[in-house]
Parts: sequence; C-alpha cells; structure tokens
Amino acid sequence: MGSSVENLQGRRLHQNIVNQLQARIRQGALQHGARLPSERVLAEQFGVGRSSVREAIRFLELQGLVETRHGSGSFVNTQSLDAVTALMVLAQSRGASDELQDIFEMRHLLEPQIAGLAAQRATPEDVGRLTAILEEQHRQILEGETGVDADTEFHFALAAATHNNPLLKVVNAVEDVLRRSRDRYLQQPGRPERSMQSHHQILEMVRNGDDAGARRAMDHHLTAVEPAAVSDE
Amino acid sequence: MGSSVENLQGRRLHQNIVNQLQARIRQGALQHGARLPSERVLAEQFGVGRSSVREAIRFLELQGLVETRHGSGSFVNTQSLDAVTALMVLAQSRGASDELQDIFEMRHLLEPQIAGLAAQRATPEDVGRLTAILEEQHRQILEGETGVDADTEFHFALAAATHNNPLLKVVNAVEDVLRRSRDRYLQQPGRPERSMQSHHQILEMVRNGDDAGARRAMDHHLTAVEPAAVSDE
DNA sequence: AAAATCAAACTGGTCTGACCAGTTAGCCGA
DNA sequence: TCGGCTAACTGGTCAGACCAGTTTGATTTT
Repeated sequence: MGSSVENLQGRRLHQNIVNQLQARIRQGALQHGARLPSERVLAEQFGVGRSSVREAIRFLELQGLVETRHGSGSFVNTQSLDAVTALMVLAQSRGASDELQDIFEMRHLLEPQIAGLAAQRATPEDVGRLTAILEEQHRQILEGETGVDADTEFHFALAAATHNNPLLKVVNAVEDVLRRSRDRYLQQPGRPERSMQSHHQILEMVRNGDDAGARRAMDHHLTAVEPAAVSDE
Repeated sequence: MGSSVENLQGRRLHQNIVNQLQARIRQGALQHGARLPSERVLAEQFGVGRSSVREAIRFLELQGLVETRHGSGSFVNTQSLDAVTALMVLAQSRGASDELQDIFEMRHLLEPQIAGLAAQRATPEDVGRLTAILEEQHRQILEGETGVDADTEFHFALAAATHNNPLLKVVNAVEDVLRRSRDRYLQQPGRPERSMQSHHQILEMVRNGDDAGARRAMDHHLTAVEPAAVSDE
C-alpha cells in the first residue's frame, strides 16, 4: 500500500494529503458516513507528522467533505451542500468536461430565478454593489481586458442580493466552474461589451423591482452566452 | 489590546481566532496587502499555541482572505475573487437568517424547472421508476405510514430523469436537509394522500412530455407543502 | 562610493512527544 | 440483567525543536 507522501516541488505537505483523501472520496473508496483512520494512524500511513494530517483534515472539513467529532473521529460527508459543491469543482478541475454542459444547464435553470428573486429583494446596498461591479467591468474592458472576474462577480453579487445563503453557495460553485469557459468566450471580439450590456439590462430590472423582467433579461443573457462557451478545446 | 481568546462553549480555539482576524479585516484594521503578525507573535497575543494560530490562518487562506508565503509571512488579500465572496458572505451572515427557509426557497426555484426538464427528457425507464415509487408510496400510506422515504425518493428520481448529474447532486443535498421537515409535515392527517396526488399529477405531465404543465404541477405541489413545513417546533 | 557577498535573524513548514478532553466499549459488581 | 466505572480509544492543544525559505544589513570587494 504505497501511499507515502513525498514533498514534491516544495508544495505544502498537507496539500498532498488532501489530494489523496479527496481522491479516495471521489473514487468511492471512502463513502458517505465512513470514518477516516485516526489522525495518528493517517500520520503513520502517509509518513508525516500528526500536525500535517490535522491541517489536511481541517482543509477537508472547511470544504464540507468531512465532519470531525471530538473524541470519536472524522467522518466523510458527501451529501452536505458544501460537499456537493466542492466535489463539483473537483470533478471539473480533473478535466471531466462532460459535466460542463450540465453545469451550464443548471445555471440556466437557476440564475433567471435568482435574478427574479433579487429584483424583489435587493437592498440599495445590493444595487450599489452591482453598479460598482459593472463600472469595474467597464473599466477593465476599456483597458482591453476581458473582464472575466467582474463578470463572475456580477453573477455572484446578484445571488447575494437574494439574501439566501445556501443558494449563494451553489451559485458560487457553478460560477467557479464556469469561469474558465467564460474566459474563453470573452476572448471573442465584441463579446465583453455585449456581456456588459446584458448585465446592465438585468441590473435595470433589478433596480426597478421588475422580477419577471429580470428573469427574462437573465435568460436572454445566458442563452446568448451558452452555446459559444461550451465549445470544446 | 485585550484580545485573548477564551475557550468558550467548547468551540474550537482556532475558530475564535478566525473570527477576530476576520473582524479586523472587515473593519479595515488589516487592509489589503498588510502582513499579519508572525505566527509566533499571534500565538502570544491570543494566548494560544502556535498550532491553533496555524489552523486559523489555514482557514483564512482557504477563504482566500490571506495568502501565505513561506519565509516571508501571511498577507491580507481582499481583492481576490474568493476574498470578495468570502467578505460578502460574512456581511450576509450577520443577519443569521433561517437556513431551512432558505433551502425551501431554493427548492422552490429549482424543482419546477427540474420537473420541466424531466418532462422533456424522461425515458420510459425513468417513468417506470417514478411509477414504482408512487406505488410504494401508496402501499406505505395504506399501512398507516407517512411515506416520507418514498416522497423524498420521488423528488430524487425526478431529478435523475433530467440526466444531469451535478443537478442531481444538488437536489440530493437539498432533499436530505428537507427530509425531517417533510416528515413533520406528513404527520398531519390527510397530508400524505394529498402529497401523493400531487405527485401523480406531476408524473402525468412528465409522461406526456408536457414541460410547462410539469413545472406548474410541481410549483403547485411545493406551494402547498411549503408554509406548513417551515412551522417552528 | 557602489556593488557584490554572505551571515545572522527573521518568516513559515514540519515533527515529536506530551497532556487535556470528549467518546466508546468492555469489564465487573450489585 | 443492569448499572456504573475504568481503560483505551478519539480529537484538541501546547511546547519546543529543527528545517527551509526570505529579508536585511554589515562586511568585503571592486
């Protein structure tokens, strides 16, 4: 069972342990509810100190993949919302691009609804934040950049304006996965400007509290973006 | 400078440190680019061991609020995308809204869309599976049970009929959270039967490939279930 | 005087071993 | 058979040591 951890390329030790455990979880070797070996045992298995194992477990715990109970152990949890989103991001970064289409679809289901909710609920602060993000996007585009980050942030801030935290988490994961494809999409000339214009329309609807309009505007925005971005590399 | 950390309510030590540092960042005492005091100094300031400080910093690092460089220190980063989202979530969670309610809301956004998608995509096998689940639910109700499991499974199977894996996982997490409240709801006399009837309507729409109808039926189903289930205990 | 050099004195990264604090399970006595 | 208690787990924390990069400034060299 060669699972010792070499300190390759100066990467932090615990990161390697995290990767190994994530892999075991993803592959089903550690299923939902399973208890991890104790910290002391893991340390011995990986040939590292206990502190490194602890940092790794803390990492997994923050991702929601593991739940630690003082005195009894650390247990795998693949069903919590946090875990699901973490695994989504993980699967994606492994190059499983079949799911990209699915995630786009999910976004298409979710975000128009979110825009509608946001239109009903956005506070002046929310609107202010969205406006600031659009200005930033504008600035970035003027400087010849694509404005991906501002683009991503806009969708995130819109979700935040629903004041629904679990929803925010899901959107965060979805947007995270889609950032790369979005970047590719925005490389095409004229795209960044058009994206920003759609954002403006959405924001206008939100500002007016027009939830049906916001839903429509977001739907239109996504439909315009969708097919081009899913192109394979 | 009274910033010692008491171990209140058995919370983990590092969590308190995280909170204090997050507060300093939020309030601007630690601005973008600032270097945190060294781990040894922080440990002394907070009156804890260095390992606890390290776990706290690891937490902040995962949130993207801090960037650690071996040999030189940990630096505040409030401009990365992750940091922005983390700060937003922080500001958000000051309101500490009811998570169950939020989950319900998310479900209400998501599931009608899912029903619609399922109506477009369900294979004969999917329909068969859904039918079997309804029969099982029928059987359980006849025996005087609430049929929660079959109820949950129906929603799950419907999501499966979209053939969208990430979507399925999210629904799984959501349904998992809601199972308890659903159980409570189904305790009320007459509810199990009514729930099953809505399911039948949804299935009928799916079988006919009527996506708009399926959306409507699910929306109706959820609206009927929603208020009662969120009642406090 | 300016530039290159190099050696402390920082910084985080890791290991060890100790002890505290919950949990679990099995043993033993009532 | 049923409590109750202990012993052997589990994670949580601490202290101190040492390794590994970085920074800095004094020293040497040009």
